[in-house]
This record gives sequence, C-alpha cells and structure tokens, in this order.
Amino acid sequence: MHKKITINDIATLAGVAKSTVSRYLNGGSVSQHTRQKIDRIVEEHNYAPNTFAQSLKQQVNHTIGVIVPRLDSIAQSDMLRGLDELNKNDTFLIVNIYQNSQRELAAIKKLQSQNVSGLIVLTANLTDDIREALKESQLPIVIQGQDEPDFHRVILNDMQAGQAVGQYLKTLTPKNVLLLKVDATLDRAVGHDRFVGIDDAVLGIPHKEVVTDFKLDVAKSDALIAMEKEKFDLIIGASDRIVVGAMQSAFSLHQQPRFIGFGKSYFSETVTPNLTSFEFDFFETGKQLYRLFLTIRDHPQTEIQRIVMDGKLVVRDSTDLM
Amino acid sequence: MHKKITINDIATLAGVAKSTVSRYLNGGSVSQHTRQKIDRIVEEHNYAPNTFAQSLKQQVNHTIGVIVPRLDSIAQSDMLRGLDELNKNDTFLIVNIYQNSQRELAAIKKLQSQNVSGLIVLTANLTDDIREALKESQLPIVIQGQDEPDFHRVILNDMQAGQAVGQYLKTLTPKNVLLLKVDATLDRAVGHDRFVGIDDAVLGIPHKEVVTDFKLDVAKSDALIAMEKEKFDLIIGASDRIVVGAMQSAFSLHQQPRFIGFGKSYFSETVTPNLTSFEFDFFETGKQLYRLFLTIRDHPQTEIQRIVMDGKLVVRDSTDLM
DNA sequence: TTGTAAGCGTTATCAC
DNA sequence: GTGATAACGCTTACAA
Repeated sequence: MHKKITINDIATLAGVAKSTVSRYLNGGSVSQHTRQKIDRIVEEHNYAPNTFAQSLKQQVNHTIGVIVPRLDSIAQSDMLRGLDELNKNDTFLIVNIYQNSQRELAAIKKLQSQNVSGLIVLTANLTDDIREALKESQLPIVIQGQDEPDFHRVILNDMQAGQAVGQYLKTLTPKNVLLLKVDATLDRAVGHDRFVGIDDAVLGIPHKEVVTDFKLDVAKSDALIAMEKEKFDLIIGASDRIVVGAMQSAFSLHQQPRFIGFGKSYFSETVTPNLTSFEFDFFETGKQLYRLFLTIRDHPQTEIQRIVMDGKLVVRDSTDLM
Repeated sequence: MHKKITINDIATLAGVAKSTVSRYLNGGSVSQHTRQKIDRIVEEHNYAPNTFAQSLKQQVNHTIGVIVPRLDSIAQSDMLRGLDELNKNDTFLIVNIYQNSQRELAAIKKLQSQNVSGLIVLTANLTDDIREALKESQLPIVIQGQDEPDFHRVILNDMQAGQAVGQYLKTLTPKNVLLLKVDATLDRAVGHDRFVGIDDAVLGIPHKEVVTDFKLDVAKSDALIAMEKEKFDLIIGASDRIVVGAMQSAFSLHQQPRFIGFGKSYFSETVTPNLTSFEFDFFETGKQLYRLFLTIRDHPQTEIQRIVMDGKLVVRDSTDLM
C-alpha cells in the first residue's frame, strides 16, 4: 500500500540520524529509548532494505547464476533441488538455455553484466566459445557434466555405470543384445564412457549396435528397424528415454525383450514394465555442486577440484519379470 | 582477469568526465574523438555496467519474481518456456516452493525485499496468508491457477475440459466407468470443475467414484482396490499421473480397460498404450501470463483481468486401440 | 560537446 | 550512544 520506505524516512520519523537507524538495523548499540521508537516505525511501515543500495555499498551480493540446459528433466530439477536444500543466504538466478549453445553464451554474458557473484553451470557440453567465456570470467565457477580439466567440476561416474551394467548383463545370459548408443563426439560421457564396460561384457555374446538419438521418436524408429530384422532378448539404451522408445517398438511388434536404461527419468517407474536402470543421485549431485561452489568462492585459490558421483543399478520389472 | 572496471576508471583513462562516459554508454551525443577513445577502453577492459548502481539510481529494475509450485512438471516448465519466449528485457527470478505454502509465503517476502518489479505466481492454491500477502503488496501481480477474483489471472478452462471428456465418453459407450477424483476442497478446479461435465455424462451409465490423491502410488493402490472388486471398461482420472497409477494396477490384474487422463504430462506418450488425455497448452498459457503482466505493469490502473485458456482432447491408443 | 554536482539508499568512519 | 559525512557506481540536470 504505502510507498517504499527508506532508512532516511525512518530517521526523520524517529527524529534520529540515519546512521543510528543503520546501526539499529545491523545490530549495533542503540539505546533502549531510540530502539523502541525505531522498532515501532519499522514495524508499522513494514520496512525492507533496498538490496541494490546494499549490494552497491557492500560490493558483494549473494546472487549465483545457474545455467541449466533444460528444465523438463528429472536430472536438472533434482540438482536444483539439491542446491535449494543447502542454500541459506544465496539467491539462484536460474537460466534455461534450452540446450542451445548460442543461448548459453548469451546467458553467461548477461549474468556477468548482472553482477552475479558466481556461476554454476549444469550443461554437459562446452563449446570452444563457451569454454573461453568461462575461462575469461573472474567469477567463481563450478560445472557439472563433462570432465573439463580446467574447471572445478562435479561429474558422474559413467565408467562405473557401464561396468555395473556390464556385470549385470552377464548374469542375464542373453542370447542376442541390442545396444542403442548415441554419438560419442557429441556427448563423450554418455556415448563413450557408459559403454566401455558394456562393450567388454558383450564380447562373445551375439549383439548389434545402433547409434541413435536422445529423442524418443528417433530412438523408437531406429529400434524398430533393428528389431524387425532380428530378434533381441535384451536391449540396452544410452538413456531411459531411448529405452522407452524401444519399448514402444517392442510393444507394436509384440516382442517382450528385457530392457536396461540409464539416468533416472520420469519414465522408469511409469512405463510398463517398470524400467531397470542405472541411476545417479542428482539431488546429492546438486548438493555437492553447491558445497564445491562455496568452497571455491570462499577460498579462491583452491586448486582445481574434481568430484565424482557414483550411481547404482536399480533392478525393476523390465529385467526381472520374465 | 582484470578487476571490475567502472565508469569512473574509464573516464580517467580517457581523460574525460564520467558524465561523458555515461552519455556515451547511453547513446547521447559524443564527439568522434572521445567516442573512439572510450570505445577502445571499453572494449579492452570488457566494461559491464554495475546493475546495482543502475537500479539504485533509476529506481526501476527489470527483475520479475516467478513463483512455481514445482519444477518437475511439464505444465510448469512449459509455462516458463512461454515466459522466456516473449521475454526481451526482463530477468525472471524463479523460485521453486516445492508445493509448500510456508515456503511460498517466505518466497513472496524475500522477493519483495529483493525489490523485484513484479510477481508471476504459478501456484494454484492460495492460502489466506498468501492471498493476504499478495494483496498487501504494491507490486504488479499476475497469477495462474484458481479463479481468484481479486487478482489478474490466467486460468484453465477445466469446465470445458470436463464437458469435452463427457461428450467423448458417451461415444465410447462404456459398460462400467471408474472415476478417480481428488479432493475438491484442496483443488477446486481439478477436483470439482473437471468433473461437472463428466458427472453429467455418466448419468445412467454404471459407474463408481473413488477420491484418491495426485501421487502415483496412492492412485495405483486406490485403483487396485476398486478394480479387484468389480471390472471397469473405462477409467477416467483427474490427472495423467493418477491414470498411470491405474494403468499399472490394470497391468498387474491383467485387465485392459480404456483410459482417459487430464493435463499434459511426461507420461502420455511414454506409457503403453499412449494415453488419451485432455490437454492444455501451457506454453501458450505462459505467453498469456507474460502479456498480461506487461499490460498491468505498464498500465497499473487496468481493471482486474481474467483470461481463460481452452484445451483440447487428444485421442491416443488408450481409448482407440481395442 | 563537455564537465560539475547532486542524489539514489545503504554502510562505515570518526569525531563528539 | 549518537550524528555528520563520505563513499559505492551510476544517471541526470544544469552550467560552461
């Protein structure tokens, strides 16, 4: 209702100097008497400090830019939840760049011009431009995704993931395995690292490899083509979404192979049968990111940190039912 | 690398007054000569204005607080995408309140103290506290969700949704219908409005009503109990998630009823069979929200606006296949 | 075209 | 315990 009240207004209303009000607000020593007067006024007018003036004066602010590649993913929203979980005094300025590196570059620039006090980048793949822009920045920065040697980072142990799935695969004694991969040059962690252990495990087992795409439709039709030619009793996809595509193709072909996915998605427990999947704890990953960020913000000289998050295989009906 | 440079530094480096630099930056008249000098310096030092000082001076800023009830929902992320789509100069400060009204109240307070220039609230249900806090605020505010008469708002036409599903339902000539509702006192739009047309349509058709919960597990077990007692050939749920729960129960009972959901979710096209669902265009809803916000921000005296978004029934395999 | 100076709301220093 | 006063970086009359 009332116009925004300032420290100055309070001072005149209380008949004191603004510096006294400031002291009052910041817990300095104030006499009983003035304290009460100011108390009343602050209460009544619902005073809130002007954060711009504060930031300007104090030369610090508690806004952290968070760049996310997308929002419609459980991985991203869980990581954000992890950030929120540990947050006390910071404000996260979340920018969705819609998996577009142009937008990402623009976001970095814009966030810097907004004087954020640091950057948490959840995007996996840094282009040269972006890597450059981040390096030039004097801000504390933490990234999540690929294993970039020049940055403080929290990464997922995709190697371990592949090993675990490889081990498990053997216990299923499949007759013919279909591997749905993605282009390793676009996403090394997923396209390459995740499959090292699996490639090992399928040696000696009949199998076929198809390079497909993260999109559901593409994966679905690529899988369909492969499954029409020969029959598989185990299908492993580079991501849950890819596997769901394959499931739909299987359904339409009246086939019932077993399935293994990766990631942790909205799907694993809603598709039928529920999907066996190697899952990472993105919530915990978010917390680690924030901890790491605080560390390097408060100790700028810290040497480059690299935190690796392990995951675990969650066995559900898609490999268990039949 | 370099410490942050200010307008003052540029001025001394260029040997001019800082007001000249300011004029240069804001497109005022500057001579060829000085322009070039300043150009060089700005370029070289990668000058970016201090937004705090700017906002402090200009008494305006372009940060809009956006309160979302959750992030792991296609509805929310599509609305946010709608906001981004139309955005030119604003910065959205997104706060996830995790469907917790305590957090929501805190978020409103915090955003105000951060001097945002307005609020876009995507939460459906306002508690008295929150309604109060929003009313007291002198900021431009737009809400999405329930039909709150005192606020500028964009709402979904849940009445129309129910009518459309009711119409369609009749064409399916079901023998026995299961309606999975939610508590109307908690969410009137979903619990009540969505079912008006459906309740009409099932008059004269055998049917059963169960009040369940938005959570997948709860819906699943509530559906299971009902489905064990009698057999249904059509199941309608208040949300897609609820229907997915029912689908899983049907699967485990080896039943194959038809299904209709509401909302637009990550599930509709990943479950098998794909789900027939009444869908709203949340992307468009987000755009409308932003348009409405700009209108009321720029014309504070505008009378209360109410925008209604229609949706449409998308028929997929879950009612079509058998 | 350019410079001087005041002021945005806050904090901090330093006399009183 | 209190109150001038300067300063943070920027914009904006107004004067030169």
